[in-house]
Amino acid sequence: MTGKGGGLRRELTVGEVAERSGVAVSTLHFYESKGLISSWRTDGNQRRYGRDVLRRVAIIKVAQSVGIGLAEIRDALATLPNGRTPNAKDWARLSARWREDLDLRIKQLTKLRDRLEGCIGCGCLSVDDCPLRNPGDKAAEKGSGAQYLKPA
Amino acid sequence: MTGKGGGLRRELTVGEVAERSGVAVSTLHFYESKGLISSWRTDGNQRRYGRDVLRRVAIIKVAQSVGIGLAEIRDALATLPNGRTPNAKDWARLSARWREDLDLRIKQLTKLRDRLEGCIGCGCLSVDDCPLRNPGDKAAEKGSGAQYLKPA
DNA sequence: GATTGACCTCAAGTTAACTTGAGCTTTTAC
DNA sequence: GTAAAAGCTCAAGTTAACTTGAGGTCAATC
Repeated sequence: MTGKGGGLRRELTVGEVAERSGVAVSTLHFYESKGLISSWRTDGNQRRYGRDVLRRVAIIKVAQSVGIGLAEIRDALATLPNGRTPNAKDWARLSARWREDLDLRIKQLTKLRDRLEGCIGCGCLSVDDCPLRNPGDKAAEKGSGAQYLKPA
Repeated sequence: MTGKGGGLRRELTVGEVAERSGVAVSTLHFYESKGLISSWRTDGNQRRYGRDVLRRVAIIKVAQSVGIGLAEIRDALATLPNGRTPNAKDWARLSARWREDLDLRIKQLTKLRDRLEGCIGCGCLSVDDCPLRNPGDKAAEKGSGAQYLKPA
């Protein structure tokens, strides 16, 4: 192998990871500081990553796009075998964990869409009938903060 | 009418709006500073709100829960007739505007859920087959940032 | 062997969406 | 008529998720 630019290497520099994963170098530093990814150092104190970091970053991005926060992602990734390449069962566990969130969110959004249709959409002004309008008004008597949807 | 605590009044103080809408007083100040709601002042410089503010706040909350930012909400609310109580057509326009967003987001999340099943879930490691894994790795040759989903 | 590009660290800045606090005025209640 | 509750303004703080910048090191290249 002629050093760099050749075939597959198992080690990646931070720049390479950045390019291949599509996130900025500073973001990788940041993720590392938050414990979402890890690396080892060369003699010259530069970071080196294993190939699985690409997978991790991809998963971070996917999870984020679903609305999952970095802290939760970190906790989930932390359940993966430390230092070793995760197997199918490991990934399945992750997937299951988030799938529930995802299903729930989809359900909520769908419900919301229907309410949007029926409430904002119809322009109904009845205080007692409109589920969108009601919670805020009922609070006047009940004296508790309105609950709109309260994301689980 | 014995002043406060009686039947329906059309004017609401900031505290009343806060209680009935379930948001903090400071939040109402904040929304006003951002142009999402408006009020007039008494001689003593205190805010007074029309009843429709409850509706507005409810809508703000609903829109937020869908992931719409305050700036976009402000713009949408700004299309409502200024100062006058909006009619059914006005609300319908709002609803239509956000319904698209909502449909899109639901679609994306659903797609994502399926991918999650098929990719993270199966634990597949094939660089070429896995849509979750691939974009990041392909970038090595293509030299462009990876596109995961690129929310429209 | 020196220049240039990739890295490193650490602090500070950024945006969104609010909250908290200080210091002061107005209303409401006894 | 006075004291407590509710308001007001304005500045600064908070969290998430990063980015930017300063100042200095490492490494690949001509």
